[in-house]
Amino acid sequence: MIGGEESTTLQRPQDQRAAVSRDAILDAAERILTAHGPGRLTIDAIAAEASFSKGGVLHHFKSKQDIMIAMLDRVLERFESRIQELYAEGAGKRSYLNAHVRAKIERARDDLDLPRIIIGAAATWPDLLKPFSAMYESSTRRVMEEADDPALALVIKLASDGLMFSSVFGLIDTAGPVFAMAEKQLLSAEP
Amino acid sequence: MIGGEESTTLQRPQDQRAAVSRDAILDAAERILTAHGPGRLTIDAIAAEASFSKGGVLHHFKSKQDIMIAMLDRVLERFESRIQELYAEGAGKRSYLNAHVRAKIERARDDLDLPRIIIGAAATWPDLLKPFSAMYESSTRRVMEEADDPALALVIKLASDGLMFSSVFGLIDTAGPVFAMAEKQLLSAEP
DNA sequence: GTTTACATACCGTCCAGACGGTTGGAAACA
DNA sequence: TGTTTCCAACCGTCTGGACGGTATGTAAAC
Repeated sequence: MIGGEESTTLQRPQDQRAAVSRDAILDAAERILTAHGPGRLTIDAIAAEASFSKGGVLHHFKSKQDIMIAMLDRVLERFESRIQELYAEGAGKRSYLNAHVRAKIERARDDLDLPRIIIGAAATWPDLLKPFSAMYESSTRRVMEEADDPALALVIKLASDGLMFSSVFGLIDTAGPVFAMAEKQLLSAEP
Repeated sequence: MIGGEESTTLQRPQDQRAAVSRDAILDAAERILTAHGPGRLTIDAIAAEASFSKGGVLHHFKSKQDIMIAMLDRVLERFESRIQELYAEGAGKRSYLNAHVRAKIERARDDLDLPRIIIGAAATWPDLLKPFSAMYESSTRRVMEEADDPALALVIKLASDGLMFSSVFGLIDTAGPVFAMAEKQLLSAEP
């Protein structure tokens, strides 16, 4: 996690209500970010999108940067749990690398939220990504450790990153043949 | 090229002077962008960095978007000519893919200008990247056409993209062993 | 004398964050 | 159970500063 305090088994009803509000605000921020980019992600816009007042938003998050941190946190958690889901789904037959690549391709084609938020964060406060790199490194390590051919596994993982970023930047057509070929190749590889 | 008018063999001395000034301004903008990110790339900052007044900057570029376009133009040109250089250097023995990957690794390790400017543009005006995708597509096509194994060539190219972007976002240590392994693997591949 | 390459001054807008409210409901108490 | 207390969860406004862009001036070059 990036933000410090949080989630010590919330029981009180007001805590639950606050959690719902926080989530609604983050949802709104995510919608704005993916639809219009970081340039139009303002507190006012988030408040309007979430049907809150600006004061309400700033009650739950003490600054805009705080919102970004929470977004990063949430999106990372979602991504990792999706990998776990796909990994479990494979029932021992699917490698962690494969689950990872699969999740990343999903992101590239359907859910650009993760990379978009990463880019938004990087564009505004590059430092926000520093803690993120730990997760990147550990997943890279795991992918390489589990493979018979670590170097090839690394290449596959890097290629999935490339595919994802190319998608976010609109450099590759996610519905085209090149994307399909890349997908097939990356998913069939078992190094 | 992205920006329309330009470079019809400049002869007049004032044109030359203007070209020098334009370059100085773009240099300054690049420095700010790579050092502090798009969030702090303002016309005032560019002017200060280039030792110009704001009016002076806006005399050469009619808007901030104009500056971004010119930056993209210049950086792309640099990147492509570097590929050509490496390709020629290989003297028929080196594939276009290899030259491409080599140039991209250089960018990832030493010159983060290209990807940083791409990200800056994407963060501010995503549309700026649309023309850029044409170049991406054509290089991808060429890489695949020249290879015996197009799918593998595609993976290699994507991996070089992944390596580059991971570097910009600070996700991977460009001086570490993982980067070195990726580099070795990508450069030795001849699909 | 006209164009070019700047500088200076200024305007309007946008936006982050501060601040002073108000209200509903949980909890402590009777 | 009813009453009181009190605080979290909001709302609406304001401000100071940053920022993009314009308008005007000026000196030199041509």
